[in-house]
Amino acid sequence: MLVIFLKNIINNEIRRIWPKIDMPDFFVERLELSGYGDYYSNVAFVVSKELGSAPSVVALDLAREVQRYNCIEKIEVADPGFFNIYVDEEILNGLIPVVLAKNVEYGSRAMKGKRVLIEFVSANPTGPLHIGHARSAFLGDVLSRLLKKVGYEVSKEYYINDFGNQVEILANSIYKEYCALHGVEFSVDEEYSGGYIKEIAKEMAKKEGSRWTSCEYLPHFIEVGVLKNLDRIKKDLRGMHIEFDSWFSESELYEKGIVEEVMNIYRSKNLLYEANRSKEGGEAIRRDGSKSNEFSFRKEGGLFLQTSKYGDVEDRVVRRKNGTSVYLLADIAYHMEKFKRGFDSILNLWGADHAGHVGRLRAGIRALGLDDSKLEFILVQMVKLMKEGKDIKISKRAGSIIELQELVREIGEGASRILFMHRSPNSQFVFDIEKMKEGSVNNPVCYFSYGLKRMYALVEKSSYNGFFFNRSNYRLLREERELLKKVSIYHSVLEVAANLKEPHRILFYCQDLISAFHSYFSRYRNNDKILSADREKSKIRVGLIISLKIIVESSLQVLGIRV
RNA sequence: GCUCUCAUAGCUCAGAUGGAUAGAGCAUUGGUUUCCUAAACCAAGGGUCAUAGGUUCGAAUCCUAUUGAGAGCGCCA
Repeated sequence: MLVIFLKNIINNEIRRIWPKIDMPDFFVERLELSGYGDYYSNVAFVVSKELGSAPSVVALDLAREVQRYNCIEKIEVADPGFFNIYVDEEILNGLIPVVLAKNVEYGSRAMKGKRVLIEFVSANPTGPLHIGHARSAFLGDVLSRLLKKVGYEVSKEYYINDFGNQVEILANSIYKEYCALHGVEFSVDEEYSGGYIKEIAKEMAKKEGSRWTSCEYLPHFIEVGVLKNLDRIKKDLRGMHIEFDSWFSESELYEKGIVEEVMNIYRSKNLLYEANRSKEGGEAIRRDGSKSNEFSFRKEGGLFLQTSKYGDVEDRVVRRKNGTSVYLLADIAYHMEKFKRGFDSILNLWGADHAGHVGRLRAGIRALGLDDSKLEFILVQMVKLMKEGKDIKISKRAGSIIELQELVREIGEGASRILFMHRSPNSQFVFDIEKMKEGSVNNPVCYFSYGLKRMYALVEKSSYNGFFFNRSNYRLLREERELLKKVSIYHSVLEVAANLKEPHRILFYCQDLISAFHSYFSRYRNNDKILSADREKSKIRVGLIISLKIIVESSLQVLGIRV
């Protein structure tokens, strides 16, 4: 807020002094205790490029004018053109009543009238959520909260892959166990193993007897298997306070004819051709272990879409020779459906292992004549699991998964959120299970809640009556100035985090704020008490502490952390 | 072979838009509590920002090359 205010002042003066230049894109940011002032701007560097004169000259010219504002104590210009702003104390004090008035709504922006669809998790309904899904789950949830906070209308969606090979493997895996329970042998090529498969089989055997051992079982087992896993996923998510607005089923895309609609559009645009191999693909060099080599026997030719015309590296098959559709086609249909619903922005949180899929989906969307700039992908890097220094592989087939719910139960939801929100989405993540357990002893949530507890204690002890006035002769302490400066950048922190889709910035900010408070508290608790008989002093200080409390609570709300 | 992501303290990680002395937590060492209670604070040590060039007033950040790590290069979803 204050930062924006300062920016506006500088903007005004630039327009007055150099009316002819284009409004430059500069920033104002808070400075740590450094002897260089309260805020710093790069404005002189940017403007000097525009004017062709030296930054220090520009800075001095600008400083002379900006200095005249009451809220500016002084401007210092340092070589080669740093523009250092010292603000008047009144302006910092003035933040307190604003924060108090807005309470936890502080930092929220008015609705922008923009609708965002965010799709995340979307784990296949072939097993429970595991640690590999955690990052996408928490990131998506927090991002939704953040986008809402800064004024977007947000819809959260989960895409259910309830069609095709994977769910057939699921059904067969359950069926195998089901048959075994009735003493019938049934063998499968690929299967999922794990307790949950046996449980579903057991339940079906109990409820439905042996009637499926000798008839067409597949559709029924797919249906039940998907349903059971989905129930479980929904329950786990709810347990972590992650709620979705909609659940979109892949098989409905077929049932409702949306896939066919896409095919018709392509057909009418003459973008399809029958072939054994992609025209552009040629003989791509693949590494030996490439799955493309491994599965080359499955390439039998079919109907290709000319995605290479729309930015993809090669054309892609969309319908196999046997007439069945490929996953990509359904995904294009799904995204066309998203576009139809009229969102201004369509966000997809995908695992980095789907990175290769982005280009062809984009191409497919462009081929439909849709504006793919509305489509944004956030690729979440994989989590590398370690235990006692050794790698662990997550595999549903081998049944070696660590359930997400297990983690949350073990260390708590708040700590889990912090764990996954404590790094930027595109950093690789080494997750050591032993260390995680150590971490639970030293739980960062405690740091937050203890900070809040101290704030509450102070407020309760004071005779704060909900009434605040900022006229006062009290001079802020250095620490109090710094705290208020931190308060002043809350809006920018939210804005940057939202723009870059990097909510971890809020966590770091919040942690920094609390740490500064703890430091302040410890320093003055014994001598020169924070609360004293000096009513004016106490009043300002209580106001400051309530402001901090509000910002911490607001940040935690965005992060979905309950303390 | 090609594409994407990444490499910062002993460990786990922050450092958007190039800015002043590169930060935090954990770990290590030492210190601090007559309740606004220490789940905290203070202090110290710890760095060739992977390497080598380049761009410029100025680079952890941008460009090029090299090395190393992860992911992808399926008519699986």
